[in-house]
Amino acid sequence: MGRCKIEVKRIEKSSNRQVTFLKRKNGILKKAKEISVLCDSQVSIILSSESGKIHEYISPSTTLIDVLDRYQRATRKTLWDAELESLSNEIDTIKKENENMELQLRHLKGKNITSLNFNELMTLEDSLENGLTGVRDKMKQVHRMVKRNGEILEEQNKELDLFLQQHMAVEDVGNMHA
Amino acid sequence: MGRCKIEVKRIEKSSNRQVTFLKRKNGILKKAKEISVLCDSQVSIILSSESGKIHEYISPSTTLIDVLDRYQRATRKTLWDAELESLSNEIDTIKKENENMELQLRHLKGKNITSLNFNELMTLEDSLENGLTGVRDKMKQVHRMVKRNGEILEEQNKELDLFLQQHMAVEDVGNMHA
DNA sequence: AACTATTGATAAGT
DNA sequence: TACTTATCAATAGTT
Repeated sequence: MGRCKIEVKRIEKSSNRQVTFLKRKNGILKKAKEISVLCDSQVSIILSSESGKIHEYISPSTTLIDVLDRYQRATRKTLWDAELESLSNEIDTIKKENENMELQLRHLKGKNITSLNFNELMTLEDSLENGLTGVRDKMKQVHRMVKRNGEILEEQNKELDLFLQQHMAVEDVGNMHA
Repeated sequence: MGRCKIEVKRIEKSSNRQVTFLKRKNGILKKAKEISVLCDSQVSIILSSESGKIHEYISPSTTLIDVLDRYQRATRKTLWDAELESLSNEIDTIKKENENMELQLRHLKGKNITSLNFNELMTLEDSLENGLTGVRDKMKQVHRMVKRNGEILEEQNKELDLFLQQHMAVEDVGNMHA
């Protein structure tokens, strides 16, 4: 169907491939709608184009999950076992990370250190000392900043006082002249 | 396409409906194969006929699970049951815990503390001091134990020496009598 | 299940 | 990119 017959193999020219995908995708989705209406059948079509975009048709009388459930029962294949397992593995991995970090935290808080050997204790001590240094530096910094802000504020207050005194003095003078 | 145009609505006559289903099903599956080859796209089609029989096409470069994965990601719909969703939620929760702990760890190592206020810094300092105290106590303890073990060892060595001296003395006596 | 008149889809051109 | 059209493909009704 078309100006000439084409061989069924990958269309090399990217632009042509895209155009053909759009046309045929529409064609298939239309056919899917038609068969579902004409023959009262459940249809699920999922197409993904090269760009990764998803195009789908699910017949209105059903849902994708229903279709897949039927599929699983009919084919005796399990679809989401693999999925479940991969998630489960992910959880295991993260939980291990979690436990690791939790232990590190406990160590840094001086707990659960009974099993550590002397070298490990020394490493821990180093880390704590470094942390303490960092925190205390930061505290000094903050303190200096607060103090400086206070000084600036005080300075500003003094200037304001001075200004007010002068201003009020002028006003008094003004008032006196009035 | 056919001897006459037909309206797109359920075919009443069951036999006709079945025949049409077969014909059109084949047509759609063929089209699906063609588009997957011509356009390098992933296709999944599942049809179920009235009788409940399942007909499917999955493009060879992929699996149904892959297609559904992509579908889920693209549409942000979850297909799988509550079980999967709960796992997914669990992952989210743990990941949050993870992030929390990671931040705590960084704080305890004196990093990422720019955003902390003075009170938070004080709390952190406390925690670090406590940790350091705990670790140093433990180190002293270990040190004492090692020292004590050394003393015990020395004691044992002395006893061993004594024993050997006596034993060898006895042996010498024995040898002399032989 | 096979045939074929007819409608439908679409490849290339614009 | 969207429209047109010559041509190929699918299929409805018939046998």
